[in-house]
Amino acid sequence: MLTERQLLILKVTVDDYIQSAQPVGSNQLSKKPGISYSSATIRNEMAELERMGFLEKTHTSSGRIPSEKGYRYYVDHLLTPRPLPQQDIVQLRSIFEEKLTETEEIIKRSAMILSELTNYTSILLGPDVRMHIVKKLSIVPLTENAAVAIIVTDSGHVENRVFSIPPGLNPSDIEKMANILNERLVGVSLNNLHLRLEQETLMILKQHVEHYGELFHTFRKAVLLPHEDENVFYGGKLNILKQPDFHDLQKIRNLMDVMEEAKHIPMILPVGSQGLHIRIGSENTLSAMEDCSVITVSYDIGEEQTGSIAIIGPKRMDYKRIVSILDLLSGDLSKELTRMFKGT
Amino acid sequence: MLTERQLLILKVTVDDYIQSAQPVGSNQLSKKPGISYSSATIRNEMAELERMGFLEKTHTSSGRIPSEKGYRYYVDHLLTPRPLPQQDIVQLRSIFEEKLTETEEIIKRSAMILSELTNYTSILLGPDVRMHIVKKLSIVPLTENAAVAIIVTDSGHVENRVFSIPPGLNPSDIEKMANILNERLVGVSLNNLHLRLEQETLMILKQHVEHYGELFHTFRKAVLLPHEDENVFYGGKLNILKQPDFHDLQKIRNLMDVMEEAKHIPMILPVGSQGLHIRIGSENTLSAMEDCSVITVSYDIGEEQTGSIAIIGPKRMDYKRIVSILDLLSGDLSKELTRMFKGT
DNA sequence: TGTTAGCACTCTAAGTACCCGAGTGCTAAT
DNA sequence: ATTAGCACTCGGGTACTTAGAGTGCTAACA
Repeated sequence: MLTERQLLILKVTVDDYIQSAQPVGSNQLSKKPGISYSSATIRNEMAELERMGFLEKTHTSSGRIPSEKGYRYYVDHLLTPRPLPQQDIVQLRSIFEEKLTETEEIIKRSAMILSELTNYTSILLGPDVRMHIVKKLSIVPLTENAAVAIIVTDSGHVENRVFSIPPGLNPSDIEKMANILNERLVGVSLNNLHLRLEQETLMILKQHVEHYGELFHTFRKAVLLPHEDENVFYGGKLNILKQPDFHDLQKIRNLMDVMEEAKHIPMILPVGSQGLHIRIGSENTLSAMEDCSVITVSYDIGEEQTGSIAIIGPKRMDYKRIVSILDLLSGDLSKELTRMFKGT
Repeated sequence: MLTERQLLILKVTVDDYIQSAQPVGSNQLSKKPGISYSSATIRNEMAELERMGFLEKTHTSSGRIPSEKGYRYYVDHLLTPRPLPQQDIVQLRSIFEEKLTETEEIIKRSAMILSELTNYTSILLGPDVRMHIVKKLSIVPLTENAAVAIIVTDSGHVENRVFSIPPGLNPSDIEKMANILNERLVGVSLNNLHLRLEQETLMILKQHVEHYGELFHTFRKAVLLPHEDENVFYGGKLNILKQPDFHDLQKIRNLMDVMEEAKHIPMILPVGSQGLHIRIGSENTLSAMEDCSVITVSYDIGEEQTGSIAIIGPKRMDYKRIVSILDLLSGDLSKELTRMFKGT
């Protein structure tokens, strides 16, 4: 159990280190406003805090820096979110100023503003496209042997894919197929599309369309594989280079690599979870991120769909500020996107 | 005028420096196969080459490195492109192995392979969308007051934009509008779209559609502003971090910043020009790139459309290799994309 | 008994001195 | 014209010193 004084010292130490990036010494601390103990007392307490694992030294006679456990305790118990300065609020709200008509545009813009505001890297995940519902489906022939399939969803998202047409196919067959697909697939979520395709739709096609076999096959292939990375938006990818915490080029490379690699995204942004989460250093599953902290938060669109936001910075991240910013933004985004989506 | 021996020494010096990234000394050079002069002779020649501005020293008693003028001369007169190793050819050709159906996919893949092959950063510009010709145009209503406009071009490219509908509009009006737009705009290039829209199409709309005013306005706005950065593809953005030439974090940041900023793209990739170009160091207009060399090449799709490829590396770039690679790729890309586009 | 002043000790960072080796320019011999 | 030889230069590594900030511990103090 920590005493009041220890709590105070831990908090001030972490705050100071977050701000200065320099190990904090007892002398330095004792001079801070709000601290009325001598450096000797603080030395004793810091030694104790180190014994308990909350602080660390970079070398035997250096000042202290927070350990991961220290950050964790700070984040869990000592974080008093202060209200955001008006200027930050204005900047955040500017996302919605120019009336953007597309979810994607708004998310892109959010990523940008977030990175500007925080000086860290932001990753935003749009709502899961697979939950979207087919509004319209069309097939536009391009040449003798290629056509483009277009799927419009209720959110205004448009998926399109070029696929090849078996040679010598009757153009009217394509039209017939498009009609049947529309009849059968409008109202279905992208998620369930392939199921529906294979079940009822195939049967009906068989009855009405010649050469349905090959046509169906290439179409199905085209529609099924999703553009998976299309839904991830970055802001301030280069902000890592601004952080004094990162100087090792090798590590920076690894980190940036990991962040861009689509396959790692689920590790960074836990897709299912609600609310705000903080992962500190080695709490991150990816070893390239062991020197980073990640704050994630989810937002809602309508009742069912959710997206998520992540801010990636050094462990010595300004947790207070970022939490406030993300709280505000996730609320605003939810409100705005839901409104847009519902079409009011 | 340079003597034979000076040419030889310049060439070997540049080659060696490109390979080793270390200043080249006279002793070192004299031991190279193909060099039969003593180090003293070479010293004299190098001093002469320095006086003429082809070589530089990093400090008074160091070996020589090529100056920009040196690289320029090397590139203009001493570049003997050697045939690519079989392995590289195989890797390049692998771009077309899996039958991708979309131009965009092929270009993306090219960017990736290029960066892997060269260890530099690649930027590929797709064919100018504005030259594409409208194949089909549709409007899909989403809610009471929003619809998505979709334009399919002859190349299979799909542009889509959500736009708002004035409240209380008759849905049949939208359909009418879509029909009229289709009648009038199919066959027009995206380039000329706004002209056509404003000239004839507006008149006809006026005659047939109620509330054409607001509807037309928002639609026009939506269709006109292009997604400009949509057509640029990167490979190996992080490869800069691999180059020993770049260690200054500040410079790296500047450079990466410039490369990603869409507005700088025209400065890097000269859109109009045909064939292969090399820009060395300060020959680049952007000051952030004064330590880089850029090799660009254009490729063709059909008879009219062109795209371009850029490889960005240190001035100490492996010009020989890159030129060979780009020569091969631009040819292949032209062939393949033209084939696809013509639909054979 | 909790707090603090004092002190010896430790370690980093910065500065200085030093040498080694690779390289140069120049001169004189071939 | 070429080259061997030599004095000189300079960067980079190693070793040593010093200043300053910080620590732990002990003993005095309220």
